[in-house]
Amino acid sequence: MQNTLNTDQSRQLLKALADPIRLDVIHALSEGERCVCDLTSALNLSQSRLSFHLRVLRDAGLLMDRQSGRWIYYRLQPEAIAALEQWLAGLRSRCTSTAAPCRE
Amino acid sequence: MQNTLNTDQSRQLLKALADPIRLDVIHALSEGERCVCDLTSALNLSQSRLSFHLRVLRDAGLLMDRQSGRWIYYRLQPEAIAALEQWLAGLRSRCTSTAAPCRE
DNA sequence: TCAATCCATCAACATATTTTGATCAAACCA
DNA sequence: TGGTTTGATCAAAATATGTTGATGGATTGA
Repeated sequence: MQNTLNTDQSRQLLKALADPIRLDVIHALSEGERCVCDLTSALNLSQSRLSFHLRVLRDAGLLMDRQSGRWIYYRLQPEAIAALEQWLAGLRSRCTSTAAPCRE
Repeated sequence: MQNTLNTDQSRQLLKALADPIRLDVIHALSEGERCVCDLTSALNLSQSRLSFHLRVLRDAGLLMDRQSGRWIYYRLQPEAIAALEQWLAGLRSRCTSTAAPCRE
């Protein structure tokens, strides 16, 4: 995930983060990487349901995965969050100008 | 919009921002407040369609409105974006800890 | 008062996203 | 080899979100 996001990447990140289950996944990974079966029981989700959300998060750039034997380990990419913060800061900086009434 | 968002408020903001039309609205308001009819023609949207998105943005705390005669003027609340940035920074700070393999 | 303008809201429809249960491939072990 | 485990993917169903066109209240000016 590079440092300057385009609008599509940002929207994808925003959408990925705007979901309670996916935030749960992020919290569950905050201590470090975990395999899918571990997350399944930790979050009490069906396998395919979790798999769906993991994909959304990975596609957005928030997670990385790695295979080891039969297991797939997912871990966070906090840089993606940092990049989104920067994008928001840019959006905000362009939005702070003085308000001028349009016409009355 | 207070400075520390709870999870629901943050999700609402994320969802509100994850839409191209709503980002267009934000950009259209970046120079200052505008009335709905002005936005309608500037963004080339039907009145009810724009009204729907304005509501989503307002409910999330990103916009304020004010009435003046027949017109309703909308303006940005950049503090809402700032608050979201802070919330993301908090999320990220809790997520940067060292990864520990779960088991192999 | 009457007609016109502005804009929110509503119901019906359209589209997008999520969930479920099933299937499949890969890796592993007996 | 054959059976088991892990996890991705798929189609169908369920749910959520967005769009459209119509209606109605508020404000204004004639």
